[in-house]
Amino acid sequence: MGVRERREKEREQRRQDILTSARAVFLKHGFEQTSMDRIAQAAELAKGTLYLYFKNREELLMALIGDDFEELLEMIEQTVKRKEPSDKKLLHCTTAFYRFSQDNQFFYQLMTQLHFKPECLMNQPSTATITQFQEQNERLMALLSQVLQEGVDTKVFQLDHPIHYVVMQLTVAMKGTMVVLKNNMIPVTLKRPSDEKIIHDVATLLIKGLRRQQAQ
Amino acid sequence: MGVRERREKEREQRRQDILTSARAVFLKHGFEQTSMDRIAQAAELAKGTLYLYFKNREELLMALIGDDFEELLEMIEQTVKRKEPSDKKLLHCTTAFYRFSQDNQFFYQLMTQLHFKPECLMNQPSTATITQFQEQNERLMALLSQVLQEGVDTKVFQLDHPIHYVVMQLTVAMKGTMVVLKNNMIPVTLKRPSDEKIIHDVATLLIKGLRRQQAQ
DNA sequence: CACAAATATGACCAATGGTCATTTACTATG
DNA sequence: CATAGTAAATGACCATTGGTCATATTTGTG
Repeated sequence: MGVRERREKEREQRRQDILTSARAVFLKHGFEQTSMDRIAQAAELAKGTLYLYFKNREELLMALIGDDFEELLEMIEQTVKRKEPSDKKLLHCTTAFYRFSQDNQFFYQLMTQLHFKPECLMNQPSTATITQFQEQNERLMALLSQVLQEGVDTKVFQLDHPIHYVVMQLTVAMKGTMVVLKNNMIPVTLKRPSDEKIIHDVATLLIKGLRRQQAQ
Repeated sequence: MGVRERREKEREQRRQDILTSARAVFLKHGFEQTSMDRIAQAAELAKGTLYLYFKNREELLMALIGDDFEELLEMIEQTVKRKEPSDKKLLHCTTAFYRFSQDNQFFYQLMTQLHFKPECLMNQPSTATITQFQEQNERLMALLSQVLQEGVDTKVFQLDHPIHYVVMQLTVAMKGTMVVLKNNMIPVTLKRPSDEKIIHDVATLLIKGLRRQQAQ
């Protein structure tokens, strides 16, 4: 059945084409101005067609993130491999994440805009896209866990909770920090330092909290 | 000119009535389901009328938050007044904030949904609502600054940055944490502890980072 | 009463995410 | 080649949204 096979390939190709077009639209017009219709237009397809390849907008966005997430993971992997004190390593992971987000603005925006509604994670039989995203997320968590474990082993860190829980704490706090800054969710009258500096300092503060305290 | 005066009062009254109605709608139908039209309906007014009292949806939401924010501020003031070590005080402020948000769900939701677009803070001559909100925010920051200052004075904390900057760090991180948790912006496959516990622990971690380290 | 100013109205607009009956392109079979 | 059947694409259509504005109503004043 060479036909079925070819069909599948073509289908996958179309999917990729749509993603490519979507990416271009995002880069050109920003998150706010990117409607499904616009994406369809850019892909030279009808809007309805998009829904043959993606369940809804959210899934399209998620799929769009996939490749970038992969790239990010590789960067973090590099960072983790380096020979450095664990606390520095952790900080570097954070800044790597931020830098990457800066360089890939639409990734950043999507990342901070995606909301995982219960339906998205529970109800459905979990599409490939969602599965992929979750897997990538788990890999990220695993990498961070590794750094923390090293830190504990080398007596740099002393954790009050299981490693996985601490990873979650860090992730939530850092991602939250980014979201708040990026979306101006705090009214700052006075001018503030760059987002990068703030994020760096918040990460430093958190990491300081992980550090082994000298016996008093 | 008793007329002008009365007119103003009536106008203010209408505004309040609208807010009351809006609040009811929010409580009954949740954030997602509360459109301007619905609010208008609840207030027994036409949609257009709302725009005579509020510049746009955002301002209405902000105004809605005002009273609650006031209440929260009083709670935090109480907390700050207590005689306690500064670190505990700070932690209590955080949990107070979270608890309050829980008890006033729509406040919470609005709080975490409001985005301060540049136009909102810069362009306009800053409506009374925005001013109020900013003032309240500054009071909150001032209270936290006070706690930090106490902590520094009593040698509980040792800050690496100016107090105001640290306050911002804490605020951004904690608010971010709440936003991420509330909006499920992190895909958690495994079940996690309650949001309250996570928030408590993140706060603890941050505060630990502020604590004076024993000279090694 | 007549005029003017403040208020209120709701039809209307442009966008948006999403649907679905219909059409089009392609392929296996007689 | 013709025909039936299937997969893919379409775009008109829908409901909903925030927001506008010409028109109508109410109110106060001379």
